[in-house]
Amino acid sequence: MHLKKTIHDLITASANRSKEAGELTFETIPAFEVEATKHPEHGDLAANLALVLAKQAKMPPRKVAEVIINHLAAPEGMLLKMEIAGPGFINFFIADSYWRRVISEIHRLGPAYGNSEMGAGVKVQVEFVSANPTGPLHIGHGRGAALGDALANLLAAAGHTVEREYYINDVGNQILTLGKSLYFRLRELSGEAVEFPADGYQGGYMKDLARDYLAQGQAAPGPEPHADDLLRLGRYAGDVILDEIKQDLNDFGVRFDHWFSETELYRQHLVDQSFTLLQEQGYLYEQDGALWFRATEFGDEKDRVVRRSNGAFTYFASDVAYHLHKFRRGFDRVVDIWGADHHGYAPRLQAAAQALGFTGRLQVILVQLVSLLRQGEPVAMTTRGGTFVTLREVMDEVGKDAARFIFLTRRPDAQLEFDLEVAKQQSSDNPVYYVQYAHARLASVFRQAAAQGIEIEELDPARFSRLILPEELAILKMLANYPELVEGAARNREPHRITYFLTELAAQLHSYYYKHRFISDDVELTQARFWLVSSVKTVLAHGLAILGVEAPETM
RNA sequence: GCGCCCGUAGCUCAGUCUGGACAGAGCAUCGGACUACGAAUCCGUGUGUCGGGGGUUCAAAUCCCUCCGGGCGCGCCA
Repeated sequence: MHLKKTIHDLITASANRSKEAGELTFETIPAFEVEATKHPEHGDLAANLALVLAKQAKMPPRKVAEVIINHLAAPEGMLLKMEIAGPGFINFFIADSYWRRVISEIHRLGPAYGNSEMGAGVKVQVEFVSANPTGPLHIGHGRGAALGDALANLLAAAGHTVEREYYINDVGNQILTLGKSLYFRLRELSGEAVEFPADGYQGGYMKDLARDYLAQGQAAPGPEPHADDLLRLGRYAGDVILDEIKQDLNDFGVRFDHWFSETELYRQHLVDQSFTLLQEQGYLYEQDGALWFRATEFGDEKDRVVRRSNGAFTYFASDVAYHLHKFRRGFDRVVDIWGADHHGYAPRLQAAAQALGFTGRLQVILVQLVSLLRQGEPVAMTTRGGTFVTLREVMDEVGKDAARFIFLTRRPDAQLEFDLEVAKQQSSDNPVYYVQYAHARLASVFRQAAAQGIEIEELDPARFSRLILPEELAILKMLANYPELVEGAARNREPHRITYFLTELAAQLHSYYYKHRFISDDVELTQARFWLVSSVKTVLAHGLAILGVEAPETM
């Protein structure tokens, strides 16, 4: 029912007819907008063509609008009226009966209403969380997880083929540091007064890990550990922590299609291959014993080292290879979701993607870290410092659905204040319950109807004309607009638009519910209202599914 | 110092990309509504130098410049 596009086409046709009739002069029709209006007195949709065409036509905007209206031929029964308003807007008032058709469409499509073919044939990868396995996921990772998962759902709803991926950074110093941290905790447990290294991971979880390690009957290394021992301990710790991360994400409702290990890049010699590709095009050079990538060729501030003078590859080298691999796997678009503290890293990766020939196909979304408060006091969150609130704790305290919903009520690039105490206290008037309650309430209505022996009869569009209340029309319009909203949210990679829509739809529903009874002696009206609110229930469930939040039948 | 993000109602935030007609919501405040399909709800109530200043435009919260606040980043670390 792409109403905006339909109106847009009608106006274009009208303008051309006006030109042929000699009532309007212009070379080509300029780009113009058909927008939903903010105020009911302006109708449902407004077009600004007359305003942008006035100069070319050498006529006042309102005069242009008049000509266009005179030549506009809308399908029978679609428009109630057109008006010229303000500086020269053309306002369109859509007929009520036209809005009512959305019920039939939702009934026909069921849970698929809201899906589209916009991204048909486009394969997208969303990579998110990708936290290093050196400690439990914290609340900031939770935000990235909620965003990435919802975005993946959203893109899928818009017709894309989507894969979710988690990149495991398991090569390099941090594994050694992790091993060292575990080692020192083990020594402590055996009663030695050792000084824990400043660069170690100080979180309490390392102590638990050490205890579990011993409980499994494994022996702690001696006072003079070999590097091999530390590496072995590091890998052990990394594996255990990664398992916990997987469990946390699973409980948070996030499922990844692939867990991609950095080690795999080296196993497949992808780093060498990406170097060769860059070398062939002259994008690599040696200086001071190190190998550099000409990132400045592609707009980055400075060139970047990919192989250090000691022979070790940089993290960046891995990422170049990783993204080469991503695109080789056939993804048309790759979306990376990172914490905003990595934003300085984006230009060099974009540069690499361009150098490898994948210009315009990588998108980096930066999600601002959550500034966490507890009773108004900021809580420091560093993995090494060890004071942080884990995603697990947040899930336990405020619930999975509430946490996800809160994360998804903000734009990714806006900083988010999350006060645990407030979030807990507000649990009864948290917006997520407002939306879920609307869904559960409708389920309850149908249970009530069934209890009264009232059946939901076959859809009969003739009865829709009974839906005449302002509340009913407001709801119909929202429902009709939903597919377009999903497409817009997907195109802009903004799941939070769904969150806001759902809150508004729930508000409309609650208000409608409170003012008017759905079940009455009037059979036709009752049935018409059933179909309407059943449509609302379908759309609420669809939107909540995108957010990864439950749509409960009871609460 | 340079770069990126943010600055909208008492608080938390939509709206900015794709400029439009008097700038929105939730919370908080205050006052109402359950013998009726679920009161986790509804109805009413006040709220603004859209950080400041310039510019572009018929039209600027939105685009451009500049300044001021806050956050983050500027390694042959990850």
